[in-house]
Amino acid sequence: MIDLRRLRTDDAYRRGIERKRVDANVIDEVLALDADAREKRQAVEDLRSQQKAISKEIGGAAPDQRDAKKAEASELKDRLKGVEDELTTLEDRVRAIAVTIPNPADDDVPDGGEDDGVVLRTVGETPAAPALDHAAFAETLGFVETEHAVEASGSRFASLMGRAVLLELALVRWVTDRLVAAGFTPVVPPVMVREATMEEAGFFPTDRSQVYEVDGGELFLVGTSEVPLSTLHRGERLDASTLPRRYAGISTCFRREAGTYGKDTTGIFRVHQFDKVEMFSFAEPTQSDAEHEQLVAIEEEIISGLGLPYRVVNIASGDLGAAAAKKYDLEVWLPSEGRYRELTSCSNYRDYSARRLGTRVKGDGGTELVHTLNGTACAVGRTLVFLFEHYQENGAFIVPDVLRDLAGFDRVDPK
RNA sequence: GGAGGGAUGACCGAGAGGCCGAAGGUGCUCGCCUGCUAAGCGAGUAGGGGGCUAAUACCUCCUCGAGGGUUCAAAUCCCUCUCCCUCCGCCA
Repeated sequence: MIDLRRLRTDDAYRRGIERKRVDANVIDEVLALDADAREKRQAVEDLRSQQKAISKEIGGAAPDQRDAKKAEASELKDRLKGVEDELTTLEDRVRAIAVTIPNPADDDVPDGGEDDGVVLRTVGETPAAPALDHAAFAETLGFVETEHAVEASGSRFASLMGRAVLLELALVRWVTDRLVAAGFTPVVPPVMVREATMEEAGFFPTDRSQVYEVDGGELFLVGTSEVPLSTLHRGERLDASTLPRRYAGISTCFRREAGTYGKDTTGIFRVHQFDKVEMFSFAEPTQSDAEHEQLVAIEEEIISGLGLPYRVVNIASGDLGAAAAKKYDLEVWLPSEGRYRELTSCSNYRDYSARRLGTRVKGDGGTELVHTLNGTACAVGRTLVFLFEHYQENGAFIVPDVLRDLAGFDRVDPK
């Protein structure tokens, strides 16, 4: 949720929102409604104040004066009721619009949409396409089963099989160990959450269409463990000296992938269900930029450690999503397609989700909302896709050095 | 699934229609005292929104798990929900 007060007083804040392609009329409308609501609130509070004052007098009043006072209080109450209803209506309208307004983009976020991200750096050599693409290669090694998974569950479902499962476990373990060393607390959180939690985490109402409902709409399957992790300090005031607080969520993720029909239909590049290790950080506002860089650095170490060539992209304002003020994508070279594809990303939400979560920092200058940040440490399925293309050798899969001890084998030959 | 009990400030815990944003204690902060430490003594100590401000101050509203209701007046009475505990059943 945005900061309405700042929206009306801070031009830069407003510009950051407009750069997310929000209609200026929507902003004007919400500001106008908010002005009305504040005025109405003043009227309500004045009346309520009077009404309370008289009510208090009744307790200590002489018996013969009570009825007169009661009548007076009753009359004020009736007047109050009408104005209160008007206020509630206004507040509901303000809120309905406000929750749809995205977090403003930072100044150093480039303008534009999907194709306008700015490449900040490119690391590693880009090899030619391998003999087999990831999907075909995985099949020859018995790593992925799609036929029966699709029959059982539908398109975009697959089973990971055999040694690929051991690779997944090795990957998760390797990444988690690195995060623990960097001060992250590992967490296996709930993957089903309530609607209110989705709202507080900033996913509803904007991304509702991407989320699965279960239990008759009572619960929702998370698309990322960021959702439950964000609630870890819901309603709390954190001492500034304890920040940043870093958590590594390990969970299965569920995404409907609405609107992606026909895209990435081979293999497990884009599926409805995958496992992921996610970084989540609560940071002091003045430190959140540094924390953002820190999270990207960790992502780069992981990708470099796996020997994958990548580039870092500063995502353009129109492609940021509602909650992010700034986002880096790490795109890895996918040889079979001859282009870079997104493997991980890393966002600074600033106070956008903290406002609804009620998570604050208590420091020398009083309390203020924390900043929250998140980043992908390892999206397992998609990481395997890249490994399958970069680690082919004469039909065999060569296990990356860093995973060998954890996997328990160095190579996998075709069946 | 059935039957009960409960949720109060950083924490423990009283309060059972008005004098309650809330006793008392612990903790914390400041001061006094004090070879040092401990103890003792005194004072202070909830959060959030809105208004006004350069910012304080100040005014005001809201908050006793959440949301509604009754009443002139609700921590206190009623309803719904969430969570915790005990007992029974069931499953592992």
